[in-house]
Amino acid sequence: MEMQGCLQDSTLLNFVNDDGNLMAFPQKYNLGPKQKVDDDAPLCPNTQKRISDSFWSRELEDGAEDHLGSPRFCCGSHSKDKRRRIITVVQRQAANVRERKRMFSLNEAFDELRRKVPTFAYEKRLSRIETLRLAIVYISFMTDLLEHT
DNA sequence: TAGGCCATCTGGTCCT
DNA sequence: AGGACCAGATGGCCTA
Repeated sequence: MEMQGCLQDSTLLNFVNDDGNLMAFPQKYNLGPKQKVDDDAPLCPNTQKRISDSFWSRELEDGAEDHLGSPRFCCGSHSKDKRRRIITVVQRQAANVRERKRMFSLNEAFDELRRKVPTFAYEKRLSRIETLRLAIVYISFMTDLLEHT
């Protein structure tokens, strides 16, 4: 793969500096604004939940609060034998919040991994896939180093 | 402007 | 039943 080869050719060769120490990962690659939970998103005045242009949110904005506590089918036709899971607007919003938290913790883990993987200070922030691939190469490199010393 | 990356929403599936 | 996890869809932002 091209990315793999690129990493091996350039970045991997510079994992270790002249002193034999790992290069420090630049601090500028901390979480950017987009990686944090968007606290600027509008809140529903009644539930204080974030709203966006989604099916459920549109219902909220249209004043359909009577659905908040009442179970319903998620979408479209439910005439099929396989019943969809019944979910309320409140449950859907709670699931969205949990998912945001889950993705936030996932990104925290990626950020921690970015700090562990050495790279050039002037390189732009590693993407998630780049971080994973570089970590794989880095681990292989360190493993070889241990086995041959 | 196209493509890459990411945040978020959403529904399905699995697990407790 | 409900939460965790996952993958697809969508839209915004940024860069070449």
